[in-house]
Amino acid sequence: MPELPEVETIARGMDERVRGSKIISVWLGSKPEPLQSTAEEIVAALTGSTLERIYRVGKHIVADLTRRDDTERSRHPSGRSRQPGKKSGGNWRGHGWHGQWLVHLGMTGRLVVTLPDAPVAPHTHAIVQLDDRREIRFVDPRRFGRLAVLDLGHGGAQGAKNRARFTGPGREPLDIAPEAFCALLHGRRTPIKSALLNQSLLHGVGNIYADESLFRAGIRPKRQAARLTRAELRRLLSGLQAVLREAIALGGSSVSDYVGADGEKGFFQLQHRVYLRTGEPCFVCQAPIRRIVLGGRGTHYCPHCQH
DNA sequence: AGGTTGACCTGGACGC
DNA sequence: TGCGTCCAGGTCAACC
Repeated sequence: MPELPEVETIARGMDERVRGSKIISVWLGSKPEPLQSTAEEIVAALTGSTLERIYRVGKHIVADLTRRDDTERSRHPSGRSRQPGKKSGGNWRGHGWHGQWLVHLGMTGRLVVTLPDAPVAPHTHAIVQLDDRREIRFVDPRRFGRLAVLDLGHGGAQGAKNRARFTGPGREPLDIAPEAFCALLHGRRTPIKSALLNQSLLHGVGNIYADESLFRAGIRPKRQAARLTRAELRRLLSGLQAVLREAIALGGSSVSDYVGADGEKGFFQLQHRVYLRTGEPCFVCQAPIRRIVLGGRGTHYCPHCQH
């Protein structure tokens, strides 16, 4: 499912539902193919931690984790905390251990919040039990999704030598300024669509929104990025940002699966102008939408409106 | 180093 | 009903 608007929708839904909950235990099924963490690291980082905030970075869902504790406990996550401690004030910069839980949904990943008695769906690879009995389940038939954790070390007064928080592989498309966008693409000989999909340049853009933004900008997907004029690049960025914002407002695109922590669908698929519309008439000029393969991805455009 | 291709997976839609 | 083919929201490692 997930490109930027879908991931944003899911992250917001998760934040509403489970922010502030504490993780009691973690079950990992048939190896969730860690992105950069072992199963042991994931279990150690999550168990006993509080979900402070859940948000999106690129196509990743990020949960900030804290564990108010002593170093002792973080080395032995199964041990009991010795201090009654103060109330959790949600102060992520405060004392204690800090970490992050990263979820990448791949093509078919889903995060579901349920009660423990709900039947476990096929292809459930992780179950995270919360202190209020609910569970976060990670379901992913195609297994392209990834789970990872980051150990940010211990905060507190000096909070020194902490590892950096996750900022994603590239620039954030909704924030980037036109000049920076032009600089990013400068000299790239790859087709503009491939550049849009390159997560180390911009992160969050996937196949749907690459095609849709190129349509809005009137640019053919296989044009070399380096050959686009400044005006075209500016048009492309504003088209991209517009399409992403509209999609977020509609809860993302539900093409064959659903989105959202409770399974509600997004509606942006009704706004697609080229994606998956091969042979259907362009809404602007009636010419049949064309499909080509670019960089191994199905690519849709209007041969009349896009140059 | 930048760019391209195939591999990784499962499931649904379609044609015969 | 069943089987083969193609297609799918995404990355990576391996090549040129």
